[in-house]
Amino acid sequence: MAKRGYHHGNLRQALVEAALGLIETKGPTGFTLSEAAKRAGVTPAAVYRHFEGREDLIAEAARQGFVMFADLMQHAYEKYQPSALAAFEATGRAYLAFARKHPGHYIAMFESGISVNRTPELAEASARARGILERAAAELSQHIPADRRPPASMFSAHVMAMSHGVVELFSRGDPGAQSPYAPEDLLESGIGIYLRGLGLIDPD
Amino acid sequence: MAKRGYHHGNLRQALVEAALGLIETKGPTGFTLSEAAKRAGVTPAAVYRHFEGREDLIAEAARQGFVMFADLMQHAYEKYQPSALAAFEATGRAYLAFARKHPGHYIAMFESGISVNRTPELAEASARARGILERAAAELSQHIPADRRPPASMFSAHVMAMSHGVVELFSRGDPGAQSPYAPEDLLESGIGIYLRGLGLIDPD
DNA sequence: TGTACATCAGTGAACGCGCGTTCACTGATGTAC
DNA sequence: TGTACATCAGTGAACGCGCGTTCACTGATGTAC
Repeated sequence: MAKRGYHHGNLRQALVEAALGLIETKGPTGFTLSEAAKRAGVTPAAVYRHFEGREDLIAEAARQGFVMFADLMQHAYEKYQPSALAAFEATGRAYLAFARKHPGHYIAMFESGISVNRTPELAEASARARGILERAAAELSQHIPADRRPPASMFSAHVMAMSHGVVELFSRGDPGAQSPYAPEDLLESGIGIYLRGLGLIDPD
Repeated sequence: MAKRGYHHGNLRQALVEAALGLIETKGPTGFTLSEAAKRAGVTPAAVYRHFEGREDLIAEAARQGFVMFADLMQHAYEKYQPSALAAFEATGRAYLAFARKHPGHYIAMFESGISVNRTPELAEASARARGILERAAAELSQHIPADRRPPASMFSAHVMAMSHGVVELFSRGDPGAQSPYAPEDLLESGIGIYLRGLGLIDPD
């Protein structure tokens, strides 16, 4: 995988990683194709051998993010089966862990402004990630009496919203805008209260 | 307020409004000082009579946003007093209404990447907005038995997170990433379930 | 009311910059014989 | 094993562009007398 002289070896992936590094440190705006190329030790023009242009490069970074994201949530979900509740909570924790561990990917996915429908591959990866959360929610909602059970997609939308909100408002750089709580605690307690509201956790 | 020949009359505010329009239609990245100037019918250099530069202009747009935001929430809050519950819920609805009605301001406030501590005025406006939500939360939390009462700031952080998440994920352009629910319904039901989890609403 | 003058909000030209993208090219790689 | 050759990943120069910012200036406004 090392560069071997004139030909790079794996420039495509090197460019994606350079882009992720830039996005992570400088925000979605700070990323430029030219600087990503420079970081990969290559002329800007070389990028066009592997991507259609700047946007296409970001889209690939986002796609890889969604793939990892889905894998991570899936893994967390399976690990805590067959307890629907434990599996669901693990999936939620995996969400935040991903955002924390892979901020470049997370930003490319949710803050770069690229549409999830930009390419079929990106759309598919994103749909898969969403599907996993929705499945976990659907399974868990079986434990709610049918007459007061909200649709699983609404259920999972609530959880996604709170997770994303915690990431954006409390897990990001901007100091001073922070709360005194660790994002993990904030999310865990928030989801806990929410699940209690659904009657899925005892009011201890 | 109309432009009267050589001198503009109220260029400062015209620039803020031009900036907001640009941010709204083109996203935080799409905004440029030069185009805002052009929209206001003025040379880019004229901007420097009123702002230190590009960032300073965005900061002022954000500041005005926080002021409106705080006013709106305060008004909603007062209107539904003395019922702590109704006042709190109204405040939450005001959050979403603001994001919907003033997307340019919202983006300048939360997505433009400027730090809330960039200027004292901005920090103050932001703190005031946050304070109102926190006060509503504190008041409402009086109705929770002391031994299971979460800190009011955690409480309000949860609500802010869910509100912001709903705005970002479900109330924005990107079609295909949308859920089948109206953002308003999503937020209202989500907060409802959350409040039930706190024992503030009867499990009807 | 009329005039002289200070103020200062705007102009317009210029700057250096880095951007994304294109193009004809070059030279390393790997394959066919 | 050695040579001829096709492939194609990279180069490097060039482009036009719009950006944010600066500067000396100009001319409209409003005030003092």
